[in-house]
Amino acid sequence: MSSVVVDERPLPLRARIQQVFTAFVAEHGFRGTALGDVAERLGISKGTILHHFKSKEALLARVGEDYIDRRERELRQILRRVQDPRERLIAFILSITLCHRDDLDATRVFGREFARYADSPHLNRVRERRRGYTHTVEEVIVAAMDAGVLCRDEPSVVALQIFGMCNWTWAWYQPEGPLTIEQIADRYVRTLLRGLGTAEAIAAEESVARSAWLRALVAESAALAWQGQAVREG
Amino acid sequence: MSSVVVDERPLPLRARIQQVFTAFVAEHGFRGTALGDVAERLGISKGTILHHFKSKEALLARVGEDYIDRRERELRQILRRVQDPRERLIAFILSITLCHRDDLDATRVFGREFARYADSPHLNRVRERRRGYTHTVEEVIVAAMDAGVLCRDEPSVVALQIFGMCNWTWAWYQPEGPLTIEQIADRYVRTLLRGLGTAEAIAAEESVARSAWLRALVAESAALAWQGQAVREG
DNA sequence: TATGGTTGACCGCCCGTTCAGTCAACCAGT
DNA sequence: ACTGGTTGACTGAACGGGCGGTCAACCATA
Repeated sequence: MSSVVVDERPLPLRARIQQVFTAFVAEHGFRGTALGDVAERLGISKGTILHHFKSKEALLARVGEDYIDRRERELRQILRRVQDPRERLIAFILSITLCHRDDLDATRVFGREFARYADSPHLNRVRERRRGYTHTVEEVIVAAMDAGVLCRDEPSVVALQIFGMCNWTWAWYQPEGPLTIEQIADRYVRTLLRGLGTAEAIAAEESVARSAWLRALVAESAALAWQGQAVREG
Repeated sequence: MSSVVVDERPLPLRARIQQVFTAFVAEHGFRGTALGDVAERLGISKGTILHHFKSKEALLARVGEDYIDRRERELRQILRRVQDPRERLIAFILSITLCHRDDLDATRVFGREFARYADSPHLNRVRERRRGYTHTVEEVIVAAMDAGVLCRDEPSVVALQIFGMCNWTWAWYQPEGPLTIEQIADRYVRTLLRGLGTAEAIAAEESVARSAWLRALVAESAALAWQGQAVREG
Protein backbone atom coordinates (compact mmCIF):
# COMPACT_ATOMS: atom_id res chain seq x y z
CA MET A 1 0.00 0.00 0.00
CA SER A 2 2.83 2.24 -0.94
CA SER A 3 0.90 5.43 -1.46
CA VAL A 4 -1.46 5.37 1.49
CA VAL A 5 0.02 3.89 4.64
CA VAL A 6 3.23 5.66 5.56
CA ASP A 7 4.96 3.29 7.91
CA GLU A 8 8.60 3.94 7.22
CA ARG A 9 10.17 1.38 9.50
CA PRO A 10 12.68 -0.59 7.44
CA LEU A 11 11.04 -3.82 6.32
CA PRO A 12 12.65 -7.13 7.24
CA LEU A 13 14.61 -8.58 4.36
CA ARG A 14 12.09 -11.32 3.83
CA ALA A 15 9.36 -8.80 3.15
CA ARG A 16 11.59 -6.73 0.90
CA ILE A 17 12.42 -9.79 -1.19
CA GLN A 18 8.73 -10.45 -1.62
CA GLN A 19 8.06 -6.86 -2.55
CA VAL A 20 10.78 -6.57 -5.17
CA PHE A 21 9.93 -9.98 -6.57
CA THR A 22 6.30 -8.93 -6.92
CA ALA A 23 7.32 -5.82 -8.80
CA PHE A 24 9.48 -7.84 -11.18
CA VAL A 25 6.76 -10.38 -11.87
CA ALA A 26 4.23 -7.60 -12.41
CA GLU A 27 6.55 -6.16 -15.05
CA HIS A 28 8.05 -9.22 -16.74
CA GLY A 29 5.84 -12.14 -15.75
CA PHE A 30 6.79 -15.10 -13.58
CA ARG A 31 8.93 -16.90 -16.10
CA GLY A 32 10.46 -13.66 -17.27
CA THR A 33 11.66 -12.87 -13.80
CA ALA A 34 15.15 -14.09 -12.84
CA LEU A 35 15.92 -14.51 -9.17
CA GLY A 36 19.41 -13.22 -9.93
CA ASP A 37 17.96 -9.88 -10.99
CA VAL A 38 15.84 -9.65 -7.88
CA ALA A 39 18.90 -10.39 -5.75
CA GLU A 40 20.99 -7.81 -7.56
CA ARG A 41 18.34 -5.14 -7.11
CA LEU A 42 18.37 -5.85 -3.37
CA GLY A 43 22.15 -6.05 -3.17
CA ILE A 44 22.03 -9.60 -1.81
CA SER A 45 22.95 -12.98 -3.21
CA LYS A 46 20.67 -15.35 -5.02
CA GLY A 47 21.24 -17.90 -2.30
CA THR A 48 19.70 -15.61 0.29
CA ILE A 49 16.39 -15.59 -1.53
CA LEU A 50 16.34 -19.38 -1.61
CA HIS A 51 17.23 -19.37 2.05
CA HIS A 52 14.05 -17.48 2.86
CA PHE A 53 11.80 -19.21 0.37
CA LYS A 54 11.88 -22.86 -0.56
CA SER A 55 11.72 -22.18 -4.29
CA LYS A 56 10.79 -19.58 -6.85
CA GLU A 57 7.36 -21.08 -7.18
CA ALA A 58 6.87 -21.04 -3.42
CA LEU A 59 7.67 -17.34 -3.52
CA LEU A 60 4.98 -16.78 -6.11
CA ALA A 61 2.54 -18.82 -4.07
CA ARG A 62 3.28 -16.69 -1.01
CA VAL A 63 2.63 -13.53 -3.01
CA GLY A 64 -0.70 -14.92 -4.15
CA GLU A 65 -1.62 -16.15 -0.71
CA ASP A 66 -0.91 -12.78 0.89
CA TYR A 67 -2.89 -11.05 -1.82
CA ILE A 68 -6.00 -13.17 -1.40
CA ASP A 69 -5.59 -12.72 2.36
CA ARG A 70 -5.79 -8.97 1.93
CA ARG A 71 -8.80 -9.14 -0.34
CA GLU A 72 -10.63 -11.50 1.99
CA ARG A 73 -9.98 -9.37 5.04
CA GLU A 74 -11.00 -6.27 3.16
CA LEU A 75 -14.25 -7.85 2.01
CA ARG A 76 -14.98 -9.17 5.48
CA GLN A 77 -14.50 -5.70 6.94
CA ILE A 78 -16.90 -4.26 4.41
CA LEU A 79 -19.58 -6.86 5.04
CA ARG A 80 -19.24 -6.38 8.76
CA ARG A 81 -19.79 -2.64 8.55
CA VAL A 82 -22.30 -2.35 5.72
CA GLN A 83 -25.67 -4.10 5.71
CA ASP A 84 -27.63 -2.57 2.89
CA PRO A 85 -27.38 -4.88 -0.18
CA ARG A 86 -26.96 -2.03 -2.61
CA GLU A 87 -24.29 -0.34 -0.57
CA ARG A 88 -22.50 -3.62 -0.08
CA LEU A 89 -22.30 -4.05 -3.80
CA ILE A 90 -21.04 -0.52 -4.31
CA ALA A 91 -18.43 -0.90 -1.60
CA PHE A 92 -17.24 -4.13 -3.18
CA ILE A 93 -16.85 -2.53 -6.59
CA LEU A 94 -14.99 0.38 -5.06
CA SER A 95 -12.66 -1.92 -3.17
CA ILE A 96 -11.58 -4.09 -6.10
CA THR A 97 -11.01 -0.99 -8.16
CA LEU A 98 -9.10 0.98 -5.56
CA CYS A 99 -6.67 -1.88 -5.02
CA HIS A 100 -5.38 -1.11 -8.50
CA ARG A 101 -3.71 1.90 -7.02
CA ASP A 102 -3.02 0.70 -3.50
CA ASP A 103 -1.92 -2.83 -4.32
CA LEU A 104 -1.06 -2.54 -7.97
CA ASP A 105 1.87 -4.92 -8.38
CA ALA A 106 0.28 -7.79 -6.52
CA THR A 107 -3.00 -7.18 -8.33
CA ARG A 108 -1.25 -7.49 -11.67
CA VAL A 109 0.57 -10.62 -10.60
CA PHE A 110 -2.58 -12.18 -9.26
CA GLY A 111 -4.59 -11.36 -12.34
CA ARG A 112 -2.04 -12.71 -14.77
CA GLU A 113 -0.13 -15.52 -13.15
CA PHE A 114 -2.92 -17.34 -11.40
CA ALA A 115 -5.07 -17.82 -14.46
CA ARG A 116 -3.00 -20.53 -16.12
CA TYR A 117 -0.82 -23.43 -14.90
CA ALA A 118 -3.68 -25.74 -14.03
CA ASP A 119 -1.40 -28.09 -12.11
CA SER A 120 1.12 -27.19 -9.38
CA PRO A 121 -0.25 -27.86 -5.88
CA HIS A 122 1.13 -24.60 -4.46
CA LEU A 123 -0.78 -22.38 -6.80
CA ASN A 124 -3.88 -24.51 -6.76
CA ARG A 125 -4.41 -23.69 -3.11
CA VAL A 126 -4.45 -20.02 -3.97
CA ARG A 127 -6.87 -20.64 -6.82
CA GLU A 128 -9.13 -22.53 -4.49
CA ARG A 129 -9.19 -19.65 -2.07
CA ARG A 130 -10.05 -17.34 -4.92
CA ARG A 131 -13.03 -19.54 -5.65
CA GLY A 132 -14.13 -19.07 -2.06
CA TYR A 133 -13.75 -15.32 -2.40
CA THR A 134 -15.76 -15.33 -5.60
CA HIS A 135 -18.43 -17.33 -3.86
CA THR A 136 -18.81 -14.68 -1.19
CA VAL A 137 -19.13 -12.06 -3.90
CA GLU A 138 -21.86 -14.07 -5.55
CA GLU A 139 -23.76 -14.10 -2.28
CA VAL A 140 -23.59 -10.33 -2.23
CA ILE A 141 -24.95 -10.31 -5.76
CA VAL A 142 -27.82 -12.65 -4.95
CA ALA A 143 -28.73 -10.52 -1.97
CA ALA A 144 -28.84 -7.49 -4.25
CA MET A 145 -31.16 -9.36 -6.57
CA ASP A 146 -33.40 -10.34 -3.68
CA ALA A 147 -33.58 -6.70 -2.67
CA GLY A 148 -34.63 -5.68 -6.17
CA VAL A 149 -31.41 -3.81 -6.83
CA LEU A 150 -30.10 -6.09 -9.57
CA CYS A 151 -31.94 -7.91 -12.32
CA ARG A 152 -32.31 -11.63 -11.75
CA ASP A 153 -29.70 -13.54 -13.68
CA GLU A 154 -27.04 -16.20 -13.29
CA PRO A 155 -25.01 -14.76 -10.39
CA SER A 156 -21.75 -16.22 -11.63
CA VAL A 157 -22.11 -14.43 -14.96
CA VAL A 158 -23.03 -11.19 -13.25
CA ALA A 159 -19.95 -11.55 -11.07
CA LEU A 160 -17.77 -12.10 -14.10
CA GLN A 161 -19.11 -8.97 -15.73
CA ILE A 162 -18.20 -6.96 -12.67
CA PHE A 163 -14.80 -8.57 -12.27
CA GLY A 164 -14.15 -8.15 -15.96
CA MET A 165 -14.67 -4.44 -16.07
CA CYS A 166 -12.76 -3.78 -12.85
CA ASN A 167 -9.95 -6.26 -13.35
CA TRP A 168 -9.16 -4.97 -16.79
CA THR A 169 -7.87 -1.89 -15.04
CA TRP A 170 -4.49 -3.45 -14.42
CA ALA A 171 -3.95 -3.82 -18.13
CA TRP A 172 -3.91 -0.09 -18.75
CA TYR A 173 -4.05 1.94 -15.51
CA GLN A 174 -1.10 4.15 -14.70
CA PRO A 175 -1.09 6.24 -11.54
CA GLU A 176 -0.05 9.38 -13.43
CA GLY A 177 -2.99 9.24 -15.83
CA PRO A 178 -5.52 12.06 -16.21
CA LEU A 179 -8.18 10.29 -14.13
CA THR A 180 -7.76 9.42 -10.48
CA ILE A 181 -8.62 5.92 -9.41
CA GLU A 182 -11.59 7.29 -7.49
CA GLN A 183 -13.00 8.82 -10.64
CA ILE A 184 -12.52 5.56 -12.47
CA ALA A 185 -14.17 3.62 -9.66
CA ASP A 186 -17.16 5.97 -9.75
CA ARG A 187 -17.57 5.28 -13.46
CA TYR A 188 -17.52 1.56 -12.86
CA VAL A 189 -20.08 1.77 -10.08
CA ARG A 190 -22.40 3.87 -12.17
CA THR A 191 -22.10 1.75 -15.28
CA LEU A 192 -22.49 -1.56 -13.50
CA LEU A 193 -25.38 -0.54 -11.29
CA ARG A 194 -27.31 0.89 -14.19
CA GLY A 195 -26.31 -1.86 -16.54
CA LEU A 196 -27.19 -4.71 -14.23
CA GLY A 197 -29.88 -3.00 -12.16
CA THR A 198 -33.65 -3.21 -12.25
CA ALA A 199 -35.56 -0.34 -13.81
CA GLU A 200 -37.03 0.62 -10.44
CA ALA A 201 -33.71 0.67 -8.68
CA ILE A 202 -32.21 2.90 -11.35
CA ALA A 203 -35.13 5.29 -11.28
CA ALA A 204 -35.21 5.41 -7.50
CA GLU A 205 -31.64 6.26 -6.64
CA GLU A 206 -29.35 8.86 -8.08
CA SER A 207 -25.81 7.59 -7.62
CA VAL A 208 -25.21 6.92 -3.98
CA ALA A 209 -21.85 5.86 -5.34
CA ARG A 210 -20.01 8.96 -4.34
CA SER A 211 -21.37 9.11 -0.84
CA ALA A 212 -18.31 10.05 1.13
CA TRP A 213 -18.76 7.63 3.97
CA LEU A 214 -18.76 4.58 1.74
CA ARG A 215 -15.49 5.68 0.23
CA ALA A 216 -13.97 6.33 3.61
CA LEU A 217 -15.17 2.99 4.86
CA VAL A 218 -13.63 1.16 1.94
CA ALA A 219 -10.33 2.95 2.40
CA GLU A 220 -10.36 2.05 6.06
CA SER A 221 -11.13 -1.57 5.32
CA ALA A 222 -8.23 -1.70 2.92
CA ALA A 223 -5.91 -0.24 5.51
CA LEU A 224 -7.04 -2.83 8.06
CA ALA A 225 -6.48 -5.59 5.54
CA TRP A 226 -2.85 -4.50 5.20
CA GLN A 227 -2.21 -4.28 8.89
CA GLY A 228 -3.55 -7.74 9.60
CA GLN A 229 -0.72 -9.09 7.55
CA ALA A 230 2.23 -7.04 8.66
CA VAL A 231 3.25 -9.71 11.16
CA ARG A 232 3.20 -12.61 8.77
CA GLU A 233 6.00 -15.10 9.13
CA GLY A 234 7.70 -17.76 6.96
CA MET B 1 -11.78 -20.50 -36.65
CA SER B 2 -11.90 -24.10 -35.67
CA SER B 3 -15.55 -24.40 -34.85
CA VAL B 4 -17.24 -22.34 -37.53
CA VAL B 5 -15.54 -22.47 -40.91
CA VAL B 6 -15.14 -26.04 -42.01
CA ASP B 7 -12.46 -25.89 -44.64
CA GLU B 8 -10.75 -29.20 -44.24
CA ARG B 9 -8.01 -28.83 -46.82
CA PRO B 10 -4.73 -29.70 -45.12
CA LEU B 11 -3.06 -26.48 -44.02
CA PRO B 12 0.45 -25.74 -45.25
CA LEU B 13 3.06 -26.58 -42.64
CA ARG B 14 3.82 -22.95 -42.02
CA ALA B 15 0.23 -22.30 -40.97
CA ARG B 16 0.10 -25.41 -38.84
CA ILE B 17 3.23 -24.35 -36.98
CA GLN B 18 1.63 -21.01 -36.26
CA GLN B 19 -1.57 -22.66 -35.12
CA VAL B 20 0.04 -25.13 -32.73
CA PHE B 21 2.40 -22.48 -31.42
CA THR B 22 -0.58 -20.21 -30.70
CA ALA B 23 -2.30 -22.98 -28.78
CA PHE B 24 0.82 -23.60 -26.69
CA VAL B 25 1.28 -19.93 -25.88
CA ALA B 26 -2.39 -19.61 -25.00
CA GLU B 27 -1.93 -22.44 -22.52
CA HIS B 28 1.55 -21.87 -21.10
CA GLY B 29 2.49 -18.30 -22.00
CA PHE B 30 5.22 -17.20 -24.37
CA ARG B 31 8.16 -17.95 -22.14
CA GLY B 32 6.58 -21.15 -20.97
CA THR B 33 6.37 -22.44 -24.51
CA ALA B 34 9.32 -24.44 -25.84
CA LEU B 35 9.78 -24.66 -29.57
CA GLY B 36 10.90 -28.24 -29.08
CA ASP B 37 7.48 -29.15 -27.71
CA VAL B 38 5.73 -27.45 -30.60
CA ALA B 39 7.92 -29.38 -33.03
CA GLU B 40 7.26 -32.66 -31.27
CA ARG B 41 3.52 -32.11 -31.36
CA LEU B 42 3.74 -31.56 -35.12
CA GLY B 43 6.09 -34.48 -35.64
CA ILE B 44 8.76 -32.24 -37.15
CA SER B 45 12.10 -30.97 -35.91
CA LYS B 46 12.84 -27.76 -34.13
CA GLY B 47 15.03 -26.66 -37.00
CA THR B 48 12.07 -26.68 -39.36
CA ILE B 49 10.24 -24.12 -37.25
CA LEU B 50 13.26 -21.84 -37.29
CA HIS B 51 13.50 -22.36 -41.02
CA HIS B 52 10.02 -20.92 -41.48
CA PHE B 53 10.25 -18.19 -38.87
CA LYS B 54 13.32 -16.13 -38.11
CA SER B 55 12.99 -16.55 -34.36
CA LYS B 56 10.57 -17.44 -31.62
CA GLU B 57 9.77 -13.80 -31.06
CA ALA B 58 9.14 -13.27 -34.77
CA LEU B 59 6.66 -16.12 -34.58
CA LEU B 60 4.84 -14.44 -31.73
CA ALA B 61 4.85 -11.17 -33.64
CA ARG B 62 3.33 -12.90 -36.66
CA VAL B 63 0.59 -14.36 -34.48
CA GLY B 64 -0.19 -10.92 -33.11
CA GLU B 65 -0.05 -9.30 -36.51
CA ASP B 66 -2.45 -11.82 -38.02
CA TYR B 67 -4.78 -11.41 -35.09
CA ILE B 68 -4.99 -7.65 -35.34
CA ASP B 69 -5.40 -8.07 -39.08
CA ARG B 70 -8.47 -10.19 -38.51
CA ARG B 71 -9.95 -7.78 -36.00
CA GLU B 72 -9.38 -4.83 -38.27
CA ARG B 73 -10.93 -6.52 -41.28
CA GLU B 74 -13.85 -7.65 -39.19
CA LEU B 75 -14.44 -4.17 -37.84
CA ARG B 76 -14.12 -2.64 -41.30
CA GLN B 77 -16.71 -5.07 -42.64
CA ILE B 78 -19.09 -4.13 -39.87
CA LEU B 79 -18.68 -0.40 -40.38
CA ARG B 80 -19.16 -0.81 -44.10
CA ARG B 81 -22.43 -2.65 -43.69
CA VAL B 82 -23.94 -0.92 -40.67
CA GLN B 83 -24.55 2.80 -40.44
CA ASP B 84 -26.72 3.33 -37.40
CA PRO B 85 -24.47 4.39 -34.47
CA ARG B 86 -26.30 2.25 -31.97
CA GLU B 87 -26.21 -0.82 -34.14
CA ARG B 88 -22.57 -0.24 -34.92
CA LEU B 89 -21.82 -0.30 -31.24
CA ILE B 90 -23.82 -3.45 -30.69
CA ALA B 91 -22.18 -5.19 -33.61
CA PHE B 92 -18.76 -4.24 -32.28
CA ILE B 93 -19.52 -5.65 -28.84
CA LEU B 94 -20.85 -8.83 -30.41
CA SER B 95 -17.77 -9.23 -32.56
CA ILE B 96 -15.16 -8.89 -29.82
CA THR B 97 -17.14 -11.30 -27.69
CA LEU B 98 -17.77 -13.91 -30.36
CA CYS B 99 -14.09 -14.09 -31.21
CA HIS B 100 -13.63 -15.71 -27.81
CA ARG B 101 -15.15 -18.79 -29.31
CA ASP B 102 -14.09 -18.47 -32.92
CA ASP B 103 -10.55 -17.25 -32.34
CA LEU B 104 -9.96 -18.26 -28.75
CA ASP B 105 -6.28 -19.17 -28.69
CA ALA B 106 -5.09 -16.09 -30.53
CA THR B 107 -7.38 -13.92 -28.43
CA ARG B 108 -5.81 -15.28 -25.27
CA VAL B 109 -2.32 -14.81 -26.62
CA PHE B 110 -3.07 -11.29 -27.75
CA GLY B 111 -4.67 -10.32 -24.46
CA ARG B 112 -1.86 -11.63 -22.32
CA GLU B 113 1.39 -11.39 -24.21
CA PHE B 114 1.03 -8.00 -25.79
CA ALA B 115 0.37 -6.14 -22.59
CA ARG B 116 3.90 -6.21 -21.20
CA TYR B 117 7.42 -6.14 -22.69
CA ALA B 118 7.45 -2.43 -23.42
CA ASP B 119 10.55 -2.77 -25.60
CA SER B 120 11.08 -5.21 -28.49
CA PRO B 121 10.56 -3.59 -31.90
CA HIS B 122 8.67 -6.58 -33.32
CA LEU B 123 5.94 -6.49 -30.77
CA ASN B 124 5.78 -2.74 -30.65
CA ARG B 125 4.51 -2.66 -34.20
CA VAL B 126 1.62 -4.86 -33.18
CA ARG B 127 0.90 -2.69 -30.18
CA GLU B 128 0.87 0.35 -32.39
CA ARG B 129 -1.66 -1.23 -34.69
CA ARG B 130 -3.78 -2.07 -31.67
CA ARG B 131 -3.76 1.60 -30.79
CA GLY B 132 -5.08 2.34 -34.27
CA TYR B 133 -7.81 -0.23 -33.80
CA THR B 134 -8.75 1.24 -30.44
CA HIS B 135 -8.90 4.64 -32.04
CA THR B 136 -11.46 3.44 -34.56
CA VAL B 137 -13.51 2.00 -31.71
CA GLU B 138 -13.42 5.34 -29.94
CA GLU B 139 -14.81 7.00 -33.04
CA VAL B 140 -17.71 4.57 -32.96
CA ILE B 141 -18.25 5.51 -29.34
CA VAL B 142 -18.15 9.25 -30.00
CA ALA B 143 -20.66 8.79 -32.82
CA ALA B 144 -22.94 6.96 -30.41
CA MET B 145 -22.66 9.86 -27.98
CA ASP B 146 -23.45 12.35 -30.72
CA ALA B 147 -26.53 10.33 -31.57
CA GLY B 148 -27.69 10.41 -27.95
CA VAL B 149 -27.22 6.69 -27.49
CA LEU B 150 -24.39 6.90 -24.95
CA CYS B 151 -23.82 9.36 -22.14
CA ARG B 152 -21.12 11.92 -22.85
CA ASP B 153 -17.89 10.92 -21.18
CA GLU B 154 -14.21 10.43 -21.89
CA PRO B 155 -14.37 8.07 -24.90
CA SER B 156 -11.15 6.29 -23.96
CA VAL B 157 -12.52 5.38 -20.56
CA VAL B 158 -15.80 4.22 -22.06
CA ALA B 159 -13.84 2.08 -24.51
CA LEU B 160 -11.85 0.54 -21.68
CA GLN B 161 -15.01 -0.34 -19.82
CA ILE B 162 -16.31 -2.16 -22.86
CA PHE B 163 -13.02 -3.88 -23.60
CA GLY B 164 -12.67 -4.79 -19.96
CA MET B 165 -15.92 -6.64 -19.65
CA CYS B 166 -15.56 -8.42 -22.98
CA ASN B 167 -11.86 -9.19 -22.82
CA TRP B 168 -12.14 -10.73 -19.40
CA THR B 169 -13.97 -13.53 -21.12
CA TRP B 170 -10.76 -15.29 -22.08
CA ALA B 171 -9.84 -15.63 -18.44
CA TRP B 172 -12.75 -17.93 -17.69
CA TYR B 173 -14.68 -18.90 -20.80
CA GLN B 174 -14.76 -22.55 -21.78
CA PRO B 175 -16.67 -23.68 -24.83
CA GLU B 176 -18.37 -26.50 -22.91
CA GLY B 177 -19.84 -24.15 -20.28
CA PRO B 178 -23.57 -23.87 -19.59
CA LEU B 179 -23.93 -20.61 -21.51
CA THR B 180 -23.27 -20.28 -25.23
CA ILE B 181 -21.09 -17.45 -26.35
CA GLU B 182 -24.11 -15.83 -27.98
CA GLN B 183 -25.92 -15.73 -24.67
CA ILE B 184 -22.89 -14.23 -23.01
CA ALA B 185 -22.56 -11.63 -25.75
CA ASP B 186 -26.21 -10.68 -25.32
CA ARG B 187 -25.61 -10.06 -21.62
CA TYR B 188 -22.67 -7.84 -22.38
CA VAL B 189 -24.60 -5.82 -24.94
CA ARG B 190 -27.49 -5.33 -22.59
CA THR B 191 -25.36 -4.41 -19.59
CA LEU B 192 -23.11 -2.03 -21.46
CA LEU B 193 -25.84 -0.26 -23.41
CA ARG B 194 -27.90 0.30 -20.30
CA GLY B 195 -24.91 1.08 -18.14
CA LEU B 196 -23.36 3.59 -20.49
CA GLY B 197 -26.50 4.78 -22.27
CA THR B 198 -28.60 7.91 -21.88
CA ALA B 199 -31.91 7.61 -20.07
CA GLU B 200 -33.83 8.34 -23.27
CA ALA B 201 -32.01 5.73 -25.29
CA ILE B 202 -32.67 3.09 -22.66
CA ALA B 203 -36.34 3.98 -22.41
CA ALA B 204 -36.78 4.13 -26.18
CA GLU B 205 -35.37 0.79 -27.26
CA GLU B 206 -35.98 -2.64 -25.90
CA SER B 207 -32.91 -4.69 -26.71
CA VAL B 208 -32.29 -4.57 -30.42
CA ALA B 209 -29.34 -6.68 -29.37
CA ARG B 210 -30.77 -9.97 -30.39
CA SER B 211 -32.00 -8.86 -33.76
CA ALA B 212 -31.06 -11.77 -35.93
CA TRP B 213 -29.64 -9.85 -38.81
CA LEU B 214 -27.03 -8.10 -36.70
CA ARG B 215 -25.83 -11.44 -35.42
CA ALA B 216 -25.70 -12.89 -38.88
CA LEU B 217 -23.86 -9.88 -40.15
CA VAL B 218 -21.24 -10.12 -37.45
CA ALA B 219 -20.73 -13.79 -38.12
CA GLU B 220 -20.32 -13.09 -41.79
CA SER B 221 -17.84 -10.31 -41.15
CA ALA B 222 -15.81 -12.65 -38.99
CA ALA B 223 -15.79 -15.27 -41.71
CA LEU B 224 -14.63 -12.71 -44.25
CA ALA B 225 -11.89 -11.57 -41.92
CA TRP B 226 -10.55 -15.13 -41.84
CA GLN B 227 -10.65 -15.64 -45.53
CA GLY B 228 -8.75 -12.47 -46.27
CA GLN B 229 -5.82 -13.98 -44.51
CA ALA B 230 -5.79 -17.56 -45.68
CA VAL B 231 -3.30 -16.72 -48.41
CA ARG B 232 -0.80 -14.94 -46.20
CA GLU B 233 2.84 -15.62 -46.90
CA GLY B 234 6.15 -15.34 -45.04
C1' DT C 1 22.23 -30.60 -60.95
C1' DA C 2 20.05 -26.86 -58.76
C1' DT C 3 16.66 -25.49 -55.31
C1' DG C 4 14.27 -25.49 -51.15
C1' DG C 5 12.34 -28.01 -47.41
C1' DT C 6 13.94 -30.88 -43.57
C1' DT C 7 16.89 -32.95 -40.24
C1' DG C 8 19.50 -33.77 -35.98
C1' DA C 9 23.55 -32.93 -33.75
C1' DC C 10 25.62 -29.25 -31.40
C1' DC C 11 26.77 -24.72 -29.09
C1' DG C 12 26.31 -21.42 -25.62
C1' DC C 13 23.77 -19.07 -22.51
C1' DC C 14 20.59 -18.51 -18.87
C1' DC C 15 18.78 -19.65 -14.57
C1' DG C 16 16.90 -22.38 -10.63
C1' DT C 17 18.82 -24.99 -7.24
C1' DT C 18 22.37 -27.03 -4.14
C1' DC C 19 25.80 -26.90 -0.75
C1' DA C 20 29.84 -26.21 1.97
C1' DG C 21 31.27 -22.78 4.61
C1' DT C 22 31.65 -17.81 6.97
C1' DC C 23 30.06 -14.60 10.27
C1' DA C 24 27.45 -12.61 14.01
C1' DA C 25 24.40 -13.06 17.79
C1' DC C 26 22.99 -15.41 21.64
C1' DC C 27 23.15 -18.57 25.51
C1' DA C 28 24.87 -21.56 28.55
C1' DG C 29 28.31 -22.98 32.34
C1' DT C 30 32.39 -21.83 34.82
C1' DA D 1 34.22 -12.02 32.12
C1' DC D 2 35.88 -15.83 29.48
C1' DT D 3 34.88 -19.93 26.73
C1' DG D 4 32.68 -23.22 23.79
C1' DG D 5 28.63 -24.48 21.48
C1' DT D 6 24.37 -23.70 18.93
C1' DT D 7 21.56 -21.30 15.72
C1' DG D 8 20.35 -18.90 11.79
C1' DA D 9 21.18 -15.45 8.26
C1' DC D 10 23.96 -15.00 4.34
C1' DT D 11 27.41 -15.98 0.72
C1' DG D 12 29.56 -17.52 -3.59
C1' DA D 13 30.86 -20.98 -6.47
C1' DA D 14 29.43 -24.70 -8.94
C1' DC D 15 26.10 -27.91 -11.04
C1' DG D 16 22.85 -29.33 -14.35
C1' DG D 17 19.01 -29.00 -17.19
C1' DG D 18 16.47 -26.52 -20.56
C1' DC D 19 16.09 -24.00 -24.53
C1' DG D 20 16.85 -20.73 -28.50
C1' DG D 21 19.50 -20.61 -32.27
C1' DT D 22 23.16 -22.42 -35.87
C1' DC D 23 24.90 -25.33 -39.35
C1' DA D 24 26.39 -28.86 -42.39
C1' DA D 25 24.45 -32.61 -44.46
C1' DC D 26 20.52 -34.88 -46.60
C1' DC D 27 16.80 -35.68 -49.42
C1' DA D 28 13.09 -34.87 -53.11
C1' DT D 29 11.41 -32.89 -56.98
C1' DA D 30 11.84 -30.47 -61.29
